[in-house]
Amino acid sequence: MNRILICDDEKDIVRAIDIYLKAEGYDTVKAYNGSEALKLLKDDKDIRLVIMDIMMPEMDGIEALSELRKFSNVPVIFLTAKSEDADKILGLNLGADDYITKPFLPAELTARVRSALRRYTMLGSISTEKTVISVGSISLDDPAKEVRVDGDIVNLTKTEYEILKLLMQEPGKVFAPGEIYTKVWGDDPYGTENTVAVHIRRLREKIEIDPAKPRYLKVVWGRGYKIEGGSR
Amino acid sequence: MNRILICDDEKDIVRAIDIYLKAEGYDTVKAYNGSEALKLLKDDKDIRLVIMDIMMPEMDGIEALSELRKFSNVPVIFLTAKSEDADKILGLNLGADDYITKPFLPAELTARVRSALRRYTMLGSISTEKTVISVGSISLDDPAKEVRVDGDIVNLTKTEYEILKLLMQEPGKVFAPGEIYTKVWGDDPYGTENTVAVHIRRLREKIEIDPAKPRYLKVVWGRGYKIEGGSR
DNA sequence: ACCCAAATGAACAGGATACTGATATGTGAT
DNA sequence: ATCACATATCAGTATCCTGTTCATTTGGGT
Repeated sequence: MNRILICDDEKDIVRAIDIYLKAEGYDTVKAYNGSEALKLLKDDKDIRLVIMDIMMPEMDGIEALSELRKFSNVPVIFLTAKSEDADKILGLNLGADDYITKPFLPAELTARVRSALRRYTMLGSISTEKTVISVGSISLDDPAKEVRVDGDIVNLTKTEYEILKLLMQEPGKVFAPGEIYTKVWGDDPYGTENTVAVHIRRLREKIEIDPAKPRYLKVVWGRGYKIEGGSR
Repeated sequence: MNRILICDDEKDIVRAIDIYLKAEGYDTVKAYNGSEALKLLKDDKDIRLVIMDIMMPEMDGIEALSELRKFSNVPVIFLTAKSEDADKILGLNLGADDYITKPFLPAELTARVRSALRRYTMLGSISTEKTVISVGSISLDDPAKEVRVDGDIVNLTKTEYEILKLLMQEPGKVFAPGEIYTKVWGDDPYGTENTVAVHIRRLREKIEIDPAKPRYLKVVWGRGYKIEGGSR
């Protein structure tokens, strides 16, 4: 989920922005001056964007930004009154990512928010999705398509990999063979019950020490298969 | 050096921007319509920023941007006439990074340019400071366009170089042949699967000791290729 | 303990994918 | 114009993956 921090001393503006963003499906956090915003940002590392007024009591936007940049690269969009050109440029050089002049159109706000979030996640320093899933001593690195068991690389085929990934995304959950088929093959399962079973067996040969007594890839009779951390 | 592409059909504007940017120490490249700009961007991967008008003959800014995004994440700043609000927002959603309304102040232009470049280099894996990427005993010096394996210079062609650079920017990550094609050629992959494979082979002949048993440039069956340091 | 359904194990043939060598086309330099 | 080099295309081969079949074992309900 994309969480956005809104910071302005005028509560009406905060509330308005809050409504626009919530309508677009974003999660929001509110602050009413710079130091409050900083405190929230230090605590909550899941905030992916900051929208902040420049003129605020206690600690203004410029100062807050220069403090913020000491510990985070989170994108910041400044709100400015119409004619503060000097502030605009100053803010941009300090490391703000964008600014919006008040008053603004809702559509412009959401467009800039989308754009800023897109940049942040696309350039990929902090990606939204977890790239490595691990259960017990199995780890799955998705971009590298690499699976390790007890630190050793195991070579899985594409299908085996997809099945393992599916199970590992929700450890403990039982997947019926038909469900696995639909998710992995993207097709209706019809007379293919055994297909999944065969791949499960091959998977076990590769990731289990004793395939007959699986540590991880367990069967639930009449229901399906699941992945489970060996310790529980 | 930061190279910037300026693209507008009004030659006076291009010249004006050119002067501003040269005065700030930037390197510039000029184009007068979208397709010209695209051609330049495909050939010259060192362009770090694009400043482009929305309204242009031949191929307009919006179309050029959507083509561009298929093979590059280079930041784009749009130029717009004063009241084209609809275009503004459309452009931002497509992946533009900023826009400037005409007429604009020189100071505002340079501020936005600095800001866009800062974002691109700070957040990206493609940073200006990290000019040399190395994986295992392969090193790639981008400004010098020089590749060394175990200290010896190897002569790569442009295509080979671009492929290697793409893979080395994210070591371990698997790139599908089609993905490599779009990123390097800047075109849609259609019946070109073998093309990539052949270049991979050429690359291996040059950087691997035994191309049949590659140390670095590995294949992941049914997935694509990746570069990996032999030791990890 | 019995039976049936579900799960496992092994082997095989067809299919898909990647690699290789040869050839044709394009491009820039001399 | 010619040459050298880079690039694209093609066909053949090797390799690996996949889904099937069939026999066997395991588990649970009665």
